[in-house]
Amino acid sequence: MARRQDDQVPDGNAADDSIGAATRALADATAALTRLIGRQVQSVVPEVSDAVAASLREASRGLADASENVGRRGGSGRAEERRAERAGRTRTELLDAAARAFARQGYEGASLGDIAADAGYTKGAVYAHFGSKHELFLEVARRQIAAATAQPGLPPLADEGLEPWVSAALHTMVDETDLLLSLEILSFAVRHPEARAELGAFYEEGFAELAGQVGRERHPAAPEPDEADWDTALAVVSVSNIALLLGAVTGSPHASPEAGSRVIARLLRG
Amino acid sequence: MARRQDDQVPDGNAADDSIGAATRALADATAALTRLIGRQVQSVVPEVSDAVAASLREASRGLADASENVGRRGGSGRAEERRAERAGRTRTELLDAAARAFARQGYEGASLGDIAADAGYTKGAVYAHFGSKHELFLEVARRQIAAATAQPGLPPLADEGLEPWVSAALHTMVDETDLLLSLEILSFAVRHPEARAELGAFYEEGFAELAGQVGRERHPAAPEPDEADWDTALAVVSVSNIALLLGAVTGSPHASPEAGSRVIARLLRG
DNA sequence: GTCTATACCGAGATAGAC
DNA sequence: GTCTATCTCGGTATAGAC
Repeated sequence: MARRQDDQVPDGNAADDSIGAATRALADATAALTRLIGRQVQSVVPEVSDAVAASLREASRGLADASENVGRRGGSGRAEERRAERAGRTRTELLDAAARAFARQGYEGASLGDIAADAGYTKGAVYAHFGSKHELFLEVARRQIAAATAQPGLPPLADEGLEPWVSAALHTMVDETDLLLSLEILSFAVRHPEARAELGAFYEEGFAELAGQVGRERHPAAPEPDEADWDTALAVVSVSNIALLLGAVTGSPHASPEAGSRVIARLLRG
Repeated sequence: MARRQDDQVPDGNAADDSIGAATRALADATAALTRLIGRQVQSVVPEVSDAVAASLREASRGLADASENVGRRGGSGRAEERRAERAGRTRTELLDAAARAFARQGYEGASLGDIAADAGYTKGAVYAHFGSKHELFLEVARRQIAAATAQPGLPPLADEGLEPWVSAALHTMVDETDLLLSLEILSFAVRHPEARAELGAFYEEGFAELAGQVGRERHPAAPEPDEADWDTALAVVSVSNIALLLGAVTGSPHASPEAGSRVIARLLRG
């Protein structure tokens, strides 16, 4: 990494930040390119793409180091912050890549090497952050369920009527990859009894949350969800997870997010 | 393996049949035992269980040969029939084992060796009947979708009111393994574009069949399914596939076949 | 049509340099 | 914390005996 000296503007906070930003940008670009390369070119001309990926990775690391050095000069507290931030960044990059891979190829079909490369790293980085493939998947699953519970679809808006509710539900159904991941997590939980307890608790939380929202939506006076509300919640979850995928496979216009939204709206009305 | 001579009663049809029956019974027992052994004992004392399985397999083959010899004496036409019958039998045994394995371990997780052993054969038999793992899975998928379309759940009874309908729907939801397989097939279809067209057509057929039944159920006068009927069918499929699994994972009584049946009944009523 | 043996490869995981 | 190198194992698929 030539130019490292040039980048070390002495103690300038603005320059410091801009180096950090550039580092992150380059890291992102590297990851994105590695992704593209890995998917489309590698099978044709592996040597070339590997070389490109490697040199890009090197450049990215170089900049990161420079950034860290600058940070360290500003005080050890800030340096630790940076390091922690970087570590967390790597972690989430790996988790993002893992989520994509598990969704698109399934738990057994996804390889740690591909996941790492997709994020712009190698297997070593994976094992530095997660103990095993199993653990990595569980972490992905936790994040996914938590996100699904907190995000639109099972949304924290209970008192604004039917339409926004349904449209929010529709939004959970737009991403094919997310749905594949959800199914993979559900299957994983069924297949691995030792993981069932933990993941089941997560699911139950989200499910109860949803049932509660349905209850508040349908009879605001008595907010406790009754049996019909629980049944409705079950249907909402089921349709949300299946509708789009069935549509993608059949090509039928009758299996679509819109169709899913309509049934859900009907259940909330009835 | 001894006594083969004694079993060859000359040209007696009754004896002939009984040998055939015994052969099939032994083959079944062999398969069942191999299954048990493979799952529970093999990890502990592999040599012993392997020996037992091998000798049983040998005995089974011996009886099968004897049965074939008897058949051949009765005329070459009948012998071919037997052979074809046996080949078909092996095929379905392999398909059954494959369905179990794909359901319990996923497409990538299931190994052809395990599948073959589970059916009481070795990998060679698999490749004699199916060209590849991919092909084997597609065959399993075709059978499964066809069965789901023809069987209770999407049943051929349209005019007998709501309750038998729903109870029939409940029956599709009782087998955890079947549901895992269904999800695996759906995911497979989404992930493998080249298989999507064929499997999608199968799915669409079943989906249309179900929508038609809903249409006839709700307005017998005008049997064509309207939009609401298609929506209902979508919900039925979704809930059927998700409810039990979600229940198995969460342990919640609110995600159960009964709950699923209730929502479905509500949709058919409303 | 089935089995045994084997080629071949890619996976998960570990060790050690930096 | 990350990378490279390596170990070890198990997978799919094939070849050839019977």
